[in-house]
Amino acid sequence: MRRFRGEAENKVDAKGRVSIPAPFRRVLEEGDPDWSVGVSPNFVIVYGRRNSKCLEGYSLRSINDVDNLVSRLPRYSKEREILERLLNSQSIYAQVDENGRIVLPPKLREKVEINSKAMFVGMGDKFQIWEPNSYQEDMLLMDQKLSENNFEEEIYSLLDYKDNDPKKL
Amino acid sequence: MRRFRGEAENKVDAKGRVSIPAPFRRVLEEGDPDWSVGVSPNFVIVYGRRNSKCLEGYSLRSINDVDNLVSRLPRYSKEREILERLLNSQSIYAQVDENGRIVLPPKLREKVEINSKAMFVGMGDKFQIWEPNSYQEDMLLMDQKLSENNFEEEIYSLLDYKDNDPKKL
DNA sequence: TTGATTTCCATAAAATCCCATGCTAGGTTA
DNA sequence: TAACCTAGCATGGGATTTTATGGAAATCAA
Repeated sequence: MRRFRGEAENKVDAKGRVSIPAPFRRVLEEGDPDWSVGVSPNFVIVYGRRNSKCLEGYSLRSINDVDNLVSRLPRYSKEREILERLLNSQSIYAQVDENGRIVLPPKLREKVEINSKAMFVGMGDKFQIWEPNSYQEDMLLMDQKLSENNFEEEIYSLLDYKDNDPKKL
Repeated sequence: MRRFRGEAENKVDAKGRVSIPAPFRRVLEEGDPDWSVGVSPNFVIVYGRRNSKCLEGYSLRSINDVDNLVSRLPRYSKEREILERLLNSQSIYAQVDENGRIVLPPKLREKVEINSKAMFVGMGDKFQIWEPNSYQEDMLLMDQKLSENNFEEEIYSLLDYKDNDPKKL
């Protein structure tokens, strides 16, 4: 299955319309069970992330994976209800139109301070939508962290599994 | 499984098109589950490597291995999101055309300062794309390091595993 | 009815496809 | 063995399609 890869900065017009990068559309199409050629795929935008100023787009298939994880928590448990708030309450269905665009509702735009431009960032099974400057800041922060000590090596070393067992975080 | 071996310097034209060395194409074909004779293989170019002025090409199979390792880290963990940034956000799908070429988008060319020539360098399960002069510099640096003390011997000695146990780095 | 939203059409730039050429290495044939 | 053939390769140029984006018309909602 194809993954969300790459970055793209697109314009947001006065009506809140913005193009979804074409490669992302291909992934959304693959990830929508009801999609077929000539139809526009549906997907989900989550705006509940707290510690980062971005929206997150999920194909129907991947949001389903996440929802299934939540469903495994005990019904009515505090934890489950919080997760449902963050992932379900704070999210909307979106539909790509025939020009490859979506409309970002004002509420979502305000949430992440998007005005006239939006940066789309592929993250594998989801993608993020940032105000371009916020994204740049966030990248700088990450760069700094990575240069400190041996953080970069440490990060990559997380991929060195021994005995097929992931390192504990 | 065939590996990326050897070096080749090819021209980059005004449109950013450049031929993938034929032996590399064979490896990419083997590494694309959907490939068959007459079809052009897909693969992935990662441009997120910090501290090195090169792009990295992975067959679908090898990038998939990497992605699977990342997917085993906890969803939404800081570590996973950093790795997704480095490996997914900073990468693109590329498709070899029927003449054996790909298009290097301007952003990637700028990143590694590639202008009219590109050097392809086999690295086993991936290959690198360099601006030829940068590559030469990098090689010189490596040569210097290797001639200091007994660095070359030391390096090769890392291959002496005892009891199937890699030496500690 | 008036503001907001959705649908439809238009366009320029960019990405992709298609065809053509010169070259080289291998193999084939006289 | 020498001349020839052929297939694959690296590269160039033009035609075509897709993308991103702007604006107008149509529909909806308060």
